[in-house]
Amino acid sequence: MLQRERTIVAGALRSALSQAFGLDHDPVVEVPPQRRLGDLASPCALHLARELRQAPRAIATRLVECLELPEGFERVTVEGAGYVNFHFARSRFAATMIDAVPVARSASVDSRSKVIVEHTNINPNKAAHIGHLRNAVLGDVLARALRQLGQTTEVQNYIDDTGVQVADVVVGFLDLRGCSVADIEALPEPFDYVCWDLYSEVGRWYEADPKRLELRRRTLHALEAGEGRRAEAGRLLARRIVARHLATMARIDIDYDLLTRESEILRLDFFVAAFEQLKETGAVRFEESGKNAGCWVMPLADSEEFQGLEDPDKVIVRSDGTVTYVGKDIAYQLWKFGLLGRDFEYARFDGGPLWETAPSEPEAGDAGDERFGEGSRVINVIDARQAYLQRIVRAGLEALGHRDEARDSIHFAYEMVALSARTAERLGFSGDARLEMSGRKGIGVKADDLLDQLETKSRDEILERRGPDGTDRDDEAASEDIGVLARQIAVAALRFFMARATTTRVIAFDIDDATSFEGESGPYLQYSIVRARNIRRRLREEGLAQEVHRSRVASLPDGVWSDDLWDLVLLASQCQEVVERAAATLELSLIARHAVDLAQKFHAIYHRHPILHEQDADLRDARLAVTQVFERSLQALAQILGVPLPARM
RNA sequence: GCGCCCGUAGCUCAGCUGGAUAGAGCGACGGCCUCCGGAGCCGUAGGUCAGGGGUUCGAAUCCCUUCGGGCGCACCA
Repeated sequence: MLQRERTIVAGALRSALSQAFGLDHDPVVEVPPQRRLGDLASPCALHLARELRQAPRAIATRLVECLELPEGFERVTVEGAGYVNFHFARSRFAATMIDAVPVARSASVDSRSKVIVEHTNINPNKAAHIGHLRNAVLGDVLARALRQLGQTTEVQNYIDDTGVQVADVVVGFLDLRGCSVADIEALPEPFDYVCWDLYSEVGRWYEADPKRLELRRRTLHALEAGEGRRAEAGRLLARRIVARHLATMARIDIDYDLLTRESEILRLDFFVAAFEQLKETGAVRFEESGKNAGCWVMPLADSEEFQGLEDPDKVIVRSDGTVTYVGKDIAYQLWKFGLLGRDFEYARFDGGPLWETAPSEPEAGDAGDERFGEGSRVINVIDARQAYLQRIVRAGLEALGHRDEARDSIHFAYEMVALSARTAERLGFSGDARLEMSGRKGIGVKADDLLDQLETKSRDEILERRGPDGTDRDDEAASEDIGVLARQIAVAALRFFMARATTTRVIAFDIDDATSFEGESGPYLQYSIVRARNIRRRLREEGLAQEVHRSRVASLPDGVWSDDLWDLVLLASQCQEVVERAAATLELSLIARHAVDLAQKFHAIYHRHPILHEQDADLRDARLAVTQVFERSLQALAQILGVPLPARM
């Protein structure tokens, strides 16, 4: 909403600048820190003071004289050091907010293009931990934001089912424990927890006798070839673990459009196609000698961003003929853009709505009209430690002459999640400093454990508020399923915790902090909405109108909008630009922060300005209007954040 | 050695393309439920924005530098 007004103000200022000083200047328009100062402001007089050799306030005053007050504004003032501040005609602007869609299709979105978001990508060999949750929440919130902005978006979850990590657990089952494939199949849930322990056990087993690493190598080959008992065990393992990961993510309302499997990339020779292209364009060369003798390498020395590397060449094909991860990833990235000239075959995963890449089977059903890949922009949500590899993938596209696609290959990098000293110590790990999680060492907090803990705590809090028998003040609330509500609160707490952190910062995961339901938290957002809804319910019960109409708001005297009420209206009008900026800069914490700002303002207003007991009809309707605007705005942001909003708490 | 990220209140962190008095949450202390639900609100205390230079009318923000901390720089993913 506010973007339009910003443009209008900028236009008015520009023509005033032209008229008063004969300048062609593009003025900055911002929101002043306090509402009494105004609603939109420009520091352009400060910027131009040097050029015009005049005092900023004098410039500002002159500007205001020449300024034609734009429609919808009540006055313009000069404030502070020389700011030109615009004040809305409040009732009029508030009325436009009543029916406004808080976050609508963005003008900058091309409806024909598709963005591919890849996230989660957990190695299918053990349970998901909280680090994976950060990845999945960021990816999911990004996808939701893009879709809210009208962008066609496809979410892919890459399954590395032929890598070392899977191989290690296969070795654990077959060699360390002497299991058969049938034994693995018969293991009870939680299968991913079993593998969690086994994986770290295998690590120690290798260390005890390094000759055992030969088993890993042999298993890796079997996985890549897709044949034999080891491959069969690997397929079963990956399939069971993926099912568990999907179940974990479903608990926090995260889903996908497509699972892409590395085994299919190998089976369909995607790399062979990519390799042909790389050789043709000279992007890779064969090393006859040196430390990389016998390998195909991609030279990076010419590229600006790879200066200063010890070894300016990246191995793509090893001397034994196998392909490195980067090689496979370049092929996969080409496919995402529709540049490979090959496609997967598709089937439903476990007969559900989710698609996976798979050998087509007669009964499995093919994708029909479903078309995957062929994105115009690809956003890979991968932690910051892999920045180097992501840059090489991009350089690969560049070397193949796909400049646009290289530019549109975006690495959404975020920092890792470590354990806080306090939490690490409580879990029995040595914790003198922040502790990095490690699947190999078995250090970490499992995602499902954290979710269980959050749900238990939610349930306790609900029961505490409702009394020991779980009944509320009335029958409707008593019949509510406390389990459902507890889950909603847990989801809100977790998702908000992950979404509010700036991506460039390492999260020091603290269990107390993460399970807090007070202050800046998901439940705090939920509670604010519950309060807004309660007001309207109470109005209904009292036989009063629970909504105020736009035309009524427009006719209110401007004096009813005290600065604190007005602040919330103005904040609500910024939802669209906040979400657009978040999506453009991949700084999704902006959305979470904005949601908290809104909720904080509303909670404060709630205590200061009663609605039900207000006798003055104008005041009551203004407050009701603010409540409506708040509700709509926070609902829109909560939808993007994936924070569910319960009817009661 | 080269590159990226971080250093703001006791703790965890915001601070938008340089701008108005550096803000939240947690913790501490003190208040507020005969009044729309206290998962809330109001107030108090707490800051050499790591240090030092520079650019500017103006720097937490931009540049240089020093010091701390984290992460990368594989024929592993």
